[in-house]
Amino acid sequence: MAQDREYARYNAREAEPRWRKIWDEKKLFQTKNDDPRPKYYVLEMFPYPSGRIHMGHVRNYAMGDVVARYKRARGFNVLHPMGWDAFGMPAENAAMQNKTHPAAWTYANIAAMKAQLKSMGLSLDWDREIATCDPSYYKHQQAMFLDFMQAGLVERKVSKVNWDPEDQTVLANEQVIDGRGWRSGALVEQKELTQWFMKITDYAEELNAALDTLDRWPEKVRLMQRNWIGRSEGLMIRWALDAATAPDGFSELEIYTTRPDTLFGASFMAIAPDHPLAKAASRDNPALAAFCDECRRMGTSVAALETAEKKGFDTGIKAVHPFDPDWKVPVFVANFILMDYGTGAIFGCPGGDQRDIEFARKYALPVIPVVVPKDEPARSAALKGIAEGVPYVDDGVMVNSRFLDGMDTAAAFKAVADRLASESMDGRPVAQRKVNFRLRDWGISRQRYWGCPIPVIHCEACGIVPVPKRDLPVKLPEDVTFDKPGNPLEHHPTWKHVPCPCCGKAARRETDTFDVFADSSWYFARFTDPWNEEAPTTASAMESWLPVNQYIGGVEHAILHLLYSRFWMRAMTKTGHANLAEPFEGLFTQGMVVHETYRAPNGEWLTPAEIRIESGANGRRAFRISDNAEVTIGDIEKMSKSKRNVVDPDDIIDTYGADTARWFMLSDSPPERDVNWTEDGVQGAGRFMQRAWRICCEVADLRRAPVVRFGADSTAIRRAAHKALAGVTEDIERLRFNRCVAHIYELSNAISGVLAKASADRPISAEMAAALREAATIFVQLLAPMMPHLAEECWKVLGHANLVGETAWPVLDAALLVEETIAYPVQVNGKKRADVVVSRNASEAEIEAAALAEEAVQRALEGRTPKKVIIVPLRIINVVG
RNA sequence: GCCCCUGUGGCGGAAUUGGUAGACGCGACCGACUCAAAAUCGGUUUCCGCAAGGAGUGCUGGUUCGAUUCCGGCCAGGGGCACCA
Repeated sequence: MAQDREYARYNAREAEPRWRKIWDEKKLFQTKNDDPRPKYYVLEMFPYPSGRIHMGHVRNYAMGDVVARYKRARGFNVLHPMGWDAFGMPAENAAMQNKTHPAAWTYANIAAMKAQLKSMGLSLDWDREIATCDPSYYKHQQAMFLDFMQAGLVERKVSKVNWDPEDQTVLANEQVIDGRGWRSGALVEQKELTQWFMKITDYAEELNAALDTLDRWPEKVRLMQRNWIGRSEGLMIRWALDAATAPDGFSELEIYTTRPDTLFGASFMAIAPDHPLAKAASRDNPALAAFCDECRRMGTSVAALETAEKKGFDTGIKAVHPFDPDWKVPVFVANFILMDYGTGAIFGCPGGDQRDIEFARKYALPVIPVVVPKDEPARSAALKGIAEGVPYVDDGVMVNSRFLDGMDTAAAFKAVADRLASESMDGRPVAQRKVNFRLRDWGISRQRYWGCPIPVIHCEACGIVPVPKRDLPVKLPEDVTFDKPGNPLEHHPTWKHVPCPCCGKAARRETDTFDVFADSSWYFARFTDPWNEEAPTTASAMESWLPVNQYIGGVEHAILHLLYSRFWMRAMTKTGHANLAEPFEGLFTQGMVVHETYRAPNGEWLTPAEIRIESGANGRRAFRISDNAEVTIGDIEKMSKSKRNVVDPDDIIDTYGADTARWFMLSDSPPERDVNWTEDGVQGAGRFMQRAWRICCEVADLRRAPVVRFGADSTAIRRAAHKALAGVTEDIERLRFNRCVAHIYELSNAISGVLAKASADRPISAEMAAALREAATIFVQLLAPMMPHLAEECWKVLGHANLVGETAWPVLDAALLVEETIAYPVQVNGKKRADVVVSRNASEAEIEAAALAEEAVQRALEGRTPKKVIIVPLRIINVVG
């Protein structure tokens, strides 16, 4: 600055560990459950311990940490814990490849990642750390499972699974690629297996309805869950079967429809190949049996399903129209009907459904328009479309529908529902209203080793026997081998052999383990009291901490993890482990970290560390450092190992410091969008760090003197500080970190502008020094949630004895934000022509006069008299003329 | 195919929710300091135009004194679902 003093550069590498040590020693981030202050629970989705953190973690945890530190400064008792989603397949794969034990691999990874997270300077309460693979955690999961069983929330049933015959294992849908196992490459089979299920469908209605209450969730996530749950309102309708054509024992066919209004457009019935009626009809119809078999086989390949054409087979059976005993409709078996939705049977109305019209045209069935738009020309267009194979699927008005003609869709729905409900067949109503869901029960069985054992025992005499709670946890055996395909628990020589807890006879343990989504469905609850050895949760801790006030993570968990957690919370409540339905009050889904890709002349991908960028007026070019070969700069994509466009957080923290990495992550893009990691951007963040440090050093050197009154210039600086304070406060609350950064930059520009103008012959006045000191103090406090280490260093240099991390958020002087004069833009007919400055309390007449007095305004009016003048207070003046 | 979101300078983005479009940052260019470079500091930077001025928020129409913002149609990019009756 003016005084020509040189300030030492801020050395993040030296300072950061020093401040972390002080935070640790002062136990700044340890949270007590009996703290009387209001609580705030901020949580980021815990990581899978893959071994290294990646930039996505840095972004996610930086955001959570800003919230945690800010809320602490606002006087909240903040819970900000961290743990490990530690079960799962990668550990088993590593075991197979490297001959390491999954547990050893996992715990080594946890140690490495914990050290990395610590180097970020996150304000986490590590005393509450949990790992889901630890028996001290999964023991409670097993106990809850037993309670869920007793409460009727668990079921065993046969279901179809993707079976890899070579690896002898069940595959998740996403592990099946083009009909083959992702590891073995073997053709995947559909196999029926008895599996454990959580009855999430018991809560389908509630999980759907409660989405309306989650007003601090992204609309997108709520919509995705709503679609996933797939609630629909319809009618179950029983159709009598023509006795002459129906197999023995079948007198009716019950179908589900959401469009009972289209009943008079019915031209066929379609049933699933697995429908009991189809099976019965197949018995003496080999061709039909063959068709059903073919459909089942088709189902094995996901890819085939997507492109499969609609196929059917006429069973010869006729169904009788519910409103007309003389109207008979053929019953087809069709490959696009799913047995496990509704009743596995439908009536087809080709005029109003894409699939039905394709089917009807293929099998030359009648196509009768029954719903059409009310008015022309849309009506004619719809009729023409139907004739040409394009159904009209929207609401409209009824035609060709006897007593429904002229009604709208909703009225027709109601008329059909009411009439059929009042008619009876064999003593029961012909139809009843029914709400259906797309959501299926949650299959939790996995035939794997590295997961939480499902705590039950199979006894030939007693059946399925829960493991007594005193025998929990059911621990995984340590001596396992991975040299054979299949489930190591199944192969283990002794583990599964146990006496039956009921009768004492030889019995066998369940060898399935939990889906890892179960582990992450309640970890946030465990954090509230991870020390309780007797029970999963402690009522008082649950009561005071939950729900999580702000949950932050990736959108990829929008459906499964978040839906399962919502279900699990309800199940915990039903079994007395909790007392609330919704675990996450606020949810934020952050965007990904993306990076440019680079390709060597031979086509191989290069990492950012291997290349050098040259940029000038004629664009950017990249070269390989090793041999100066020119490198192709490719698209900006999600950081991934395969494209090698990854930047290692360790490297960044080593060169620039954690604060710089955090700052850049927060500064460049709105948090919900993807952020493009660039070397220039990080350097800019690093420059700002030095600039902030210099500002504080310079202000610290200014003389101190008591000041009573501030003049215009010093008030302007104070105003800038309080404006930034107001802006940052509002924007942190709304998680708009990129805007916080902009406010902080503006304040730093204001401060350094004053410092730069000063010189030996124009020294900074005492009053300005005081204003700058106030501004710098606020500046550091605003910085503290984002660049916590630097802020401590600056705080110290400004002369504070305590830590900024334990300092209350600055108090806003709202009076400073009110300016005495208002600069109004003046528009003429909507185009800006001039600016006028008027006193804050000028009357409308005065403002108008000032505006019309402007020469530019008169010129734009070209001699016309203004018709009216619109004055929006504090905003704008528009002269209409 | 259905549903949803997004579209603003060379780039990331901002705009108090209908009121000065381009805050703030990056990059680029010019200048200062330096023997020089780096670092730092100052300035310029939507486009056309010497200027006055004009155009401008994917395209197109509309509502309004006034539209990036609201409404209709289209185009482009991204995401979700996958025959759910």
